[in-house]
Amino acid sequence: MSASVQPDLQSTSPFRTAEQREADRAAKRNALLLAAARMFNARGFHATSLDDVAASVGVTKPTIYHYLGNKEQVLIECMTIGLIQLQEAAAAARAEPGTAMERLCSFLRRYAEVNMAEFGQCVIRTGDELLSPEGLEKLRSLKRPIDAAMRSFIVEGIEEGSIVSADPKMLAFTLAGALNWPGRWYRPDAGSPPSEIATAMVDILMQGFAARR
Amino acid sequence: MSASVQPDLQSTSPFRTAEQREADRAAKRNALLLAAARMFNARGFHATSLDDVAASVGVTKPTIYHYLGNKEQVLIECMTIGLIQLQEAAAAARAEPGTAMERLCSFLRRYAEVNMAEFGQCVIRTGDELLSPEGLEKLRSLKRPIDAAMRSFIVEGIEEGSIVSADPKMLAFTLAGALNWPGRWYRPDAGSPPSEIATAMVDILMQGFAARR
DNA sequence: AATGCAATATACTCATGAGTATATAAACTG
DNA sequence: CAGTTTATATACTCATGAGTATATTGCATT
Repeated sequence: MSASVQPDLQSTSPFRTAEQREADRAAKRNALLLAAARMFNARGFHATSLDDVAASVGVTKPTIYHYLGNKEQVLIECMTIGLIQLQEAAAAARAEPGTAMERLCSFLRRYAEVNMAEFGQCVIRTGDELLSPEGLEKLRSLKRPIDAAMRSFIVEGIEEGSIVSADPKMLAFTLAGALNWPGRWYRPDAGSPPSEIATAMVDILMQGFAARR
Repeated sequence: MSASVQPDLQSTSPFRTAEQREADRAAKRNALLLAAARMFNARGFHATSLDDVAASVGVTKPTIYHYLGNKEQVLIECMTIGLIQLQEAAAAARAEPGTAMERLCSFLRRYAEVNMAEFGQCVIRTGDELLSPEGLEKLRSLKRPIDAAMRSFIVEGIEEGSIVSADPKMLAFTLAGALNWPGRWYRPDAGSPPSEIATAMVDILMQGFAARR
């Protein structure tokens, strides 16, 4: 994209190009966000001080303000990353071949997995109460298309006959609720990996718990 | 229980018996807890000050300390009420006639309803992070029998053939997750009443979303 | 070399809110 | 009535933690 005549430096050179510095900066920013997400998940937003987040990365608080603005911004940024991952999951599922039902399942599995990852957990664990009206509105506008995607898979599936006919809104609430919840209890070390949990839960939701005769 | 020879006073008498005073005290305590639960749900635990809770009932902070101890105690007390309601739901369902599957459904519906009520919402919205180790342990011991009850309905149902054969733990997680989630978004005014939401969700979970052919 | 901007630290300010010491009034007990 | 307990208020203390003012270093651009 850039037409600047930067020679292809040996990667060991101590002189960095503008791109490298840019990347550097992004890497630091991301490291701060990841550290913050982990601590928010572990202790909760209010119980996490920016001093602690900074210290866990080996810097001090003003550095966070330099890269990210205020505390709410940090949280919003973390949640935004999680929500973008969910949007990507929806887009990927939409592009798949097969029935709407298959696309829905595929989306749901990925949805559950994202909710068990650091940034996804932030999304799940952050209640609306914690955000300013502006922040809330920003995040709502990121959540809306995800919910819309889920409902559109459902509506398509009902039309095509692969999904049971039910109120799409209530069905979406139920599925989302079930697959959000692991974001509340999942811990990276213990038990089955997220992909297994996701698969098992989606199977249950698909089949229902009533035995078929 | 008391053998004291209190005459049966006219209820309009300004002189209260020990029982009446006791009841009085309990009523005040409950009013404080309800006010606290509402504010915790509306703003989150950390964002709620005991000054505000007290003011919302027309008293001041020391009164709360008089009736309830410290802030964590207030929260734990609220959650305990919710958890006892869930335990009662389990006991009631266990006593019902019919198949294990029917008892499970009945339990689940009530479970969902409790989660949409004030004290139940407190249970759902309070993450483990917010509690001291001791508080956490106390609540865990109240939660355990509820989870155990759900699993026992499931296991019975599988044995009797009315419930689909699946990992009971994973099935319980999935059902609980789905029915916990309304505690996060339900607002008493808007939309359908809790009983309708509960019924609709349990139906969906029972049948699954895959159309039967 | 001079100037400016990027990155980071130290060392503050300031508000909030949990928890408490103490006073007081009413109600109950003997 | 005297003494004690209960219920409640006023008016503190004190820690924490968000956010900021300011200094420092060093690279970058001319």
